[in-house]
Amino acid sequence: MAKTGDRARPAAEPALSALDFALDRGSPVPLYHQLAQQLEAAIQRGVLAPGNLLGNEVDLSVRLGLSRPTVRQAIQSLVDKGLLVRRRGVGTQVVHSRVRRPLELSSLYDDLEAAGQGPATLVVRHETVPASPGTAAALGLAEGEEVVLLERLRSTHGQPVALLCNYLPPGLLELDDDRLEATGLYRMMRSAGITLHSARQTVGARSATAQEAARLGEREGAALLTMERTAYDDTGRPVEFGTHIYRASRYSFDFQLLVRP
Amino acid sequence: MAKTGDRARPAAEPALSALDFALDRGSPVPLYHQLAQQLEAAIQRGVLAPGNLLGNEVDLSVRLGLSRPTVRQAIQSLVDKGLLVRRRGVGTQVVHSRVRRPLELSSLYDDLEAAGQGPATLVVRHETVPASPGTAAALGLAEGEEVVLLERLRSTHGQPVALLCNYLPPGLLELDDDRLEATGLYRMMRSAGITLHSARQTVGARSATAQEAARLGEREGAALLTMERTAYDDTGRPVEFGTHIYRASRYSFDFQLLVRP
DNA sequence: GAGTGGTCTAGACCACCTG
DNA sequence: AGGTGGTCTAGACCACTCC
Repeated sequence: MAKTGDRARPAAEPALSALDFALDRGSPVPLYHQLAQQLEAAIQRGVLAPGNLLGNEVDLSVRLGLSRPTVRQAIQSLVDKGLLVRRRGVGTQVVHSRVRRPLELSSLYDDLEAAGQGPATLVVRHETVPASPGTAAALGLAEGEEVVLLERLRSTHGQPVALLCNYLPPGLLELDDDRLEATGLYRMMRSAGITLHSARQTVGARSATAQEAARLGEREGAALLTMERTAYDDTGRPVEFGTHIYRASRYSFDFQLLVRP
Repeated sequence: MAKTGDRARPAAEPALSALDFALDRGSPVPLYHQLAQQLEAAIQRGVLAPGNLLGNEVDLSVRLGLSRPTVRQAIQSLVDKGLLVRRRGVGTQVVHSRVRRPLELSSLYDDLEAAGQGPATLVVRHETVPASPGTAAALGLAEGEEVVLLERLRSTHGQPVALLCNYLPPGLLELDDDRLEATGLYRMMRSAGITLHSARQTVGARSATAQEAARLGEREGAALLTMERTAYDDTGRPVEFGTHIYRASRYSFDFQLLVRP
């Protein structure tokens, strides 16, 4: 009951009944996911405005013909995404968001492509070398063991942006230079059945050496953004170690953090 | 045998029965959280070694006298932390070694987390100024509206590390310089009842101006790491806009990413 | 006191992986 | 075929917030 009360309150009323959620029980897509998607769409479209209360979970589950845990699971996934906030004793409301994508294990290639910058990649080196101490430690190999070294120069609009140096465990992946230049390394890994799970990154800065400056089209001593990353697949096996440098004048890392209680 | 094979290994036996989980139903701490904590402790202590299967959820719930959803909730929280991996039809296993230390991604707090190393803060400026266009946009205010400007120099071991420049909405917070120097801005916000929810960050690099170099003890033109951040509370209201610069020779951002399916 | 989310139970069926 | 996690149900009681 109590949902017909049409009083104008400071925190706007649901108006959620206007939304018709279409749940398909025959679909392979889980019900909670269908609901989450449609809620998210409603938020993005502005049907659910920031600050709006969502209406209580019990009513919602009854109206949708779902159990409360299922509805909760849908809501929780949006809370995890930072779109909703729950307050005990109050309700669930849409966050005032300037939200952008939460930092993903970003491949530079994907970032640039998403920005519509038509990335171009040039494979500079691609050979097998003995692992340096640092590389061996990162990849969990013995020092001097062979690793695949991959060095690429990435540009947009004809201007170099980054120099990417990657080390991969031997035999991990079939690397074809042409495909590497047409797509990104992570994309190739994914299509080779390697599912990335996590990565440890260190982002810093330093001045360009003469050689780096020449390759990137900067002046010697120019500020460079550096990133070192070790990526792991879902078994915890290291699959990539990379040291990347970016022209600070043309690139920066942009991401959103969510604070988890 | 060498583990150069592509397969995830057949995986060791649980040995989980050796663990005695002590669950206190009288505690205000939720059961799933108690279980998660004890599982995590077992993993950190190495009782549950990387690659170990956890034993199936049904058995586990029976042995613990919990329902399966409760056990699942505990496991899920560790999966979210990246400590465990689930595979349908296979089981739940501990992620392999290296990935473990989450090094909490909350870059948000690392000003404070570093507190273990006795950081010192000096409030350089603390006054009310009209908002610049960029500041006004970030904080959702009108240009020229008054904001609190806070400039701090942070050092460790007697060496400057960062120059922190923050802008806060007027009247948000009572700022006492002594407390600001004794603790961090975020800690003061929290104790004032402001719960941080998310932040948007941009990390880049640039060369130090003469003035910046002098303040930070670097040479002019030295590489600096820059961060620009807008932080929001749980209603989506901007509560802080900051532009920070760090000595790249003494500071870098270090974090772990998890890939969410 | 009324309403909200937070937690928990005891089942059930299904999809997937491995042998 | 047997075991695993993935999903879902229909209830229950509690803790918290607000009026």
